[in-house]
Amino acid sequence: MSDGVEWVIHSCTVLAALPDGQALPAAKLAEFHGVPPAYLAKHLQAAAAAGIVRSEPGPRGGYRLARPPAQVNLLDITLAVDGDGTAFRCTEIRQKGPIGAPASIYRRPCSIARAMWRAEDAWRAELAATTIADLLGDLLVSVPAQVLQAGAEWVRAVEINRRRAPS
Amino acid sequence: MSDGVEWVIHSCTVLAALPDGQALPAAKLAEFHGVPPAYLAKHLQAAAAAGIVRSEPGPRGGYRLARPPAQVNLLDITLAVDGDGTAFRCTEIRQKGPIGAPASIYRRPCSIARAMWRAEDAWRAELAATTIADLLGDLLVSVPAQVLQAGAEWVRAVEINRRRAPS
DNA sequence: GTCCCTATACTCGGATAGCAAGTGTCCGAGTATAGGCGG
DNA sequence: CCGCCTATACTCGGACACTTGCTATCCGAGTATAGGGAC
Repeated sequence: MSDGVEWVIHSCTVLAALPDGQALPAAKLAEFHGVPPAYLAKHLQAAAAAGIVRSEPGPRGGYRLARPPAQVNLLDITLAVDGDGTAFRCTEIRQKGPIGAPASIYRRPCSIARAMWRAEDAWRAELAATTIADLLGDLLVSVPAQVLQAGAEWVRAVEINRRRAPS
Repeated sequence: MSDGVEWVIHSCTVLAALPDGQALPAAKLAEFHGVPPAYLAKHLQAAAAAGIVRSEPGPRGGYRLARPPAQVNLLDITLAVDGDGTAFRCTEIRQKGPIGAPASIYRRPCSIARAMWRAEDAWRAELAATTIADLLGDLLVSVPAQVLQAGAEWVRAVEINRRRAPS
């Protein structure tokens, strides 16, 4: 699994905690998390293409959540960043080899593929059960108040600098 | 996920269907499935190291299941072939950046990692619920009798050739 | 004083190199067998 | 005829290239703003 998944989830959590109407550029999100700016931007583009975040160009622009935090779950983000293909790919080797039978013989996917996909469905269901709102709620009670306040202050400072004249 | 996972699962199913006491070389398993022999051998080695299959050298040697089919599940095979590491790797980015707090502040893994790992646990549980014996049972009712018989005949022919004098 | 225009700086978006892990392959070490030889 | 020995061929096991996809980066297109000038 790509590291970008973790970064985008963290970024979405930060975006959900922003004051209403505020956007945050990819560069600032990268600075906040201590990750490569250009690479995080690439993954945020994927999230934007999937309709998870909304991007706005120009000064005062940046990224913001496209939907309420309770409407964005971890499955959406994971599929957007890592691709929506299944991890297990059935290559239909039952059709190959000396006694391989043509596809017309079989009415259903082979038992192996069905079992693997069933496991992936369980994984997806568990991911879909957790939303950004849930994560934000957990953070508010598990992270020390001092750290939360420092984060809020940092966001405030970013916004103030953005409002300042470019001179 | 590596293609080798699919190959080894198929191979284990074939090994489970073998007459009692018979072993099958990696080259024959590869021929049966129409996959690269040397590469399948590499993955079978991993399965052998994990105690899923047992290898025997020399003529009349080959691979056989190390345990009864009901005692081998898909999770065992997947972890053996693809590695037992988690797909999601938490890089602890909450400790990085301008307001990153040291690890001593936090008493538990971050909510994001916990959610991702919970999903992986669900995936593992579902995989562990399916055994090679289950797959074999499914095959016996879903695969046409003619194909099953052709497969059994092919295995018989391999064994006969192995008993023949090397001349 | 008010409105408009222009220059600016900042933002995202896609196109471009670098690298690591998976993919695929090969040859050498070890062993049970088959045949030949001696008793 | 029986038992032992040797040569053989077959097996796995680990070490060696190659390719695809992920990692990381940069520069160009587009836009809201800020300031200056004209009315």
